[in-house]
Amino acid sequence: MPEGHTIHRLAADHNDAFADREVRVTSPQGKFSDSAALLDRRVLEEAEAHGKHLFLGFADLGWIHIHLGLFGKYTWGPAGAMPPPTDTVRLRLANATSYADLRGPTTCALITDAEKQAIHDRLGPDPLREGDDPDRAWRRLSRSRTSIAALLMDQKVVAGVGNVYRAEVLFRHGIDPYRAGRDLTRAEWDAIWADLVVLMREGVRNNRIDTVRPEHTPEAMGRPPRVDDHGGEVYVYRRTGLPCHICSTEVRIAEHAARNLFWCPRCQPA
DNA sequence: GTAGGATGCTAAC
DNA sequence: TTAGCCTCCTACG
Repeated sequence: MPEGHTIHRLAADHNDAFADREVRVTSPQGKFSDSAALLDRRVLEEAEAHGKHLFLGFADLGWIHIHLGLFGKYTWGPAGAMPPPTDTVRLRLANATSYADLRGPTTCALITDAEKQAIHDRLGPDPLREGDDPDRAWRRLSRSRTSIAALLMDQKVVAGVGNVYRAEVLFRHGIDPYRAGRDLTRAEWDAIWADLVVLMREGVRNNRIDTVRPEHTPEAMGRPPRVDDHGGEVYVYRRTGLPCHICSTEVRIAEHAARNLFWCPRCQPA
């Protein structure tokens, strides 16, 4: 689930359901109990996202810093449908109308303003944050011998891009994932950034990742509709061995910097 | 029933 | 570069 669009959507959903009100804060699992006790029945002022980091602000008390990692997941619902707390729920927020359960996060910790600022400082620009500057990313990647595939996943370079957006945006721009960052042109980078802004905003809106252009949809191409179980329609992500939507070449997979990398060798030539 | 994998990241070597 | 962490779901017996 969790790339940047998921986290920004979670921030918006938290603002809708919980902001500016007192909230019950518990940790059925126990690992966040001390902080939960401190925050319980206080006002959750605002939720904010930067890349894959979620921050829940409690006035003078600080922020809950949440990172879902690979497995973290939220389940939501109306207060009336709140299930009994189970021992995998790290954090439960609840008020008269809604509840939100958090399971399996890499991070769920109460931090100070200064600690929050330090996290912002080490993250790169986020295509989903209004006013974030793609130049900062360009300055890093245009001097790097590292592959563009690895750079896009480096949260210090760009915040919020994960394995799906990485694979898909490189496909959409016909860029070989193994090209060094410094071999990209400024125009290529500007196009990638602009595309990430569009794709990820749509991801927030729909709460899933769709990257296939209208002219390549199954309907337009006369193919049977097929949605990957990650939830959206994509060109290459997890389509190993299947024909490329555009050129029918088999989509390839390789392990790259400990992550699965997917690409079409014909549409993204070296 | 169990193994393995997954949209992530970090500390330690 | 590798192991380790967190949980859930699927594939395979």
